[in-house]
Amino acid sequence: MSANETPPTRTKGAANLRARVRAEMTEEIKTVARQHLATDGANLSLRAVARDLGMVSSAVYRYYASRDDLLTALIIDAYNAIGEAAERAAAEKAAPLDKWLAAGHAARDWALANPHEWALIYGSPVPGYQAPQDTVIPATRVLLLLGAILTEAYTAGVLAPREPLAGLFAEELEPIAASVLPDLPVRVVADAITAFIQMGGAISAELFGQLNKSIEEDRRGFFEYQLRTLARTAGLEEKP
Amino acid sequence: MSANETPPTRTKGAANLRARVRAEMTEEIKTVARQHLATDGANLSLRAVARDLGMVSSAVYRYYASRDDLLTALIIDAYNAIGEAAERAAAEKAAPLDKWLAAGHAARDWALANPHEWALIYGSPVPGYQAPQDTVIPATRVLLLLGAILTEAYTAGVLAPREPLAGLFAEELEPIAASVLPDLPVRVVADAITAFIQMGGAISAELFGQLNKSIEEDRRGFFEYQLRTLARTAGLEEKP
DNA sequence: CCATAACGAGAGCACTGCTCTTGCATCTGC
DNA sequence: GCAGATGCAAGAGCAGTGCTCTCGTTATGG
Repeated sequence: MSANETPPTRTKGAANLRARVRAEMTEEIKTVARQHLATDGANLSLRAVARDLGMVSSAVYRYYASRDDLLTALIIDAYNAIGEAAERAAAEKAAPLDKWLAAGHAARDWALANPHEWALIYGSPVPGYQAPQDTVIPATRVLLLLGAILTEAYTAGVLAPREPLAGLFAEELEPIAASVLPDLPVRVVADAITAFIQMGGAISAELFGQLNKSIEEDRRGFFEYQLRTLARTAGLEEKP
Repeated sequence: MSANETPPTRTKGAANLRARVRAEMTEEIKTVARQHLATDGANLSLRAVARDLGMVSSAVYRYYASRDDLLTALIIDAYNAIGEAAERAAAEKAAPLDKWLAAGHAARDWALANPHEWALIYGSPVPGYQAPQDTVIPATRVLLLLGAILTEAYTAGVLAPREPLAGLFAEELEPIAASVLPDLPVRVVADAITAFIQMGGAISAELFGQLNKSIEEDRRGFFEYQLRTLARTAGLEEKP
C-alpha cells in the first residue's frame, strides 16, 4: 500500500550489487533448469538443479516460489525465443510467401534445437500446472506473425480471393478480424489460426516421433511441402 | 469337483480360475489407473492406484513389472480405442468424403471424452519412457484408415487428379505407396500422412488450450472446416 | 551504527517408484 | 492325500521428490 519500497533507480554501487547478484542467480537457475529439461522433461527436479548449482534445495525457493513458478519462467522464455526466431527470419524476406516459409522453417529449426522446450509449450500440459496470465501474450507471437503476413498480403492486394466462411465459428472470429483491421475478411483470421495450429501439429508430429518409419531423411522437405500447402490454402500463391 | 486325470498341459476348472482372477485384477488395475490419469496425467502414482484398490503398492508389481509397463498397457488400449472409434464411424458411411468426416469427428469426439489418454498417445512423450514395439501397430490404425479412404477413392476414380510430388521425401514414400497398392501415387500417401498429422494437430490444439480466447463455442464447426480443407487438399471433392 | 531484510544451510514431513524378504493361501505332482 | 512348488500380498526399506520451517550469517539502508 505504501510507496516505501526502494526504487531501483536511485540506489547505486553496493546497493544494486545484491540486486544484480540476485538477478544473475535467478538467470543461472533458469539456465541450469533448461539443461535439466533436456533429460527430465517437464518433471524436472528442483533438488537436482540446486545440486548442480552447489546449493541446497531450499535456497532455490528464495528465487522461485515453487517449481511451477520456475516452469512458468521457462515457458515464457521459450515462447519469446521461438517467437523472436520466427519474426527475425520473416523480417529478412520481402515477399509474403517467402516470409511465410522463413517463419515456418525458423519455428521448426528452433523446435529441433530445443525439443524439450517445444514440448513444454506445445506438448501436453503439465498435470498440476495452470498457466498464469503472463504467458498468454508471449504465446501468441507466432500466431500474430502469421496473421500479420496474411494481412499484409491482403492489404497489398496479393492475397488470392478466398471463398467466404460459413458457420458459427466464423461469427466468433468476426470481432478478432475487426480488431486487426476494419473489413478484414474472417477467412484471413481463420486461415492464420489454421496454419498456426497445423504448423505446430507438423512440428510436434516430427518431434514426438509420429512419422517414424515413413520419412526419415527429408523431413525438412516434407515440412516445406506442408508449409506451401498451408500457404496455398490461405491464399498465398507462388510467384509466377 | 472331479479333477480326475488332469493332463499337465491343459488343466481347467480351478486351474484357470486363478488365471481368470489374475486377468480380472490386471484389468482392474488398468481401469483405476485410467481414472487416475485424469487427475495426475502421465505421472500417475502407482501407490495411489494401489491404495484405491485396497492393496499395497508392491502388490501391483505382481501384475505390471513397472510403472512404464502399466503406461504401455494404457497407451495400447488408447490407440486401439481411438482407432476403433474412427473405423466404426467411417464404416457407417458410403461416400469417401463422408467416411473422412466421420472418422475425423469420431477421433475428435473420442479425444474430447478422453483428453488425458489423448495426451498420453499424441502429446509430448513421457520423459524417461521409451515406447516398446507393441505400440507401433495400434498407433497406425487411424493413419491407415485415412490412407484406406483415399486409396479407395483413388481406385474408384473419384479422387481428383493431383499434381505429382517433387522432393526427396517423395522418394522415401515411394516404397510405402508401392506396398499399399502398385502404381499408387505417392501423393496419396503424402496426403494421408499430412492429413493424419494435421488432424491430430487440430485436436491437440483444441485440447491443450491453444485456441482459447478465439473460438469458444463452435469448435466442432471449426474442426470440420479444417477437415474439409484437408480433404480438398487430398483430392476428396464435395459431391455436387 | 545497528535494526532489518535477504540469504544459505539443514532438518523434517509426506510423498514417490521400486526391491527384497516374509508369511500365507492355493495349487499340483507324486 | 499330502508335501512341495508356486502365486500372491504385505511390510520394511532405499533413494529420491516438492516444500516448509527454523536457524545463524551477512549485506543493506535509514
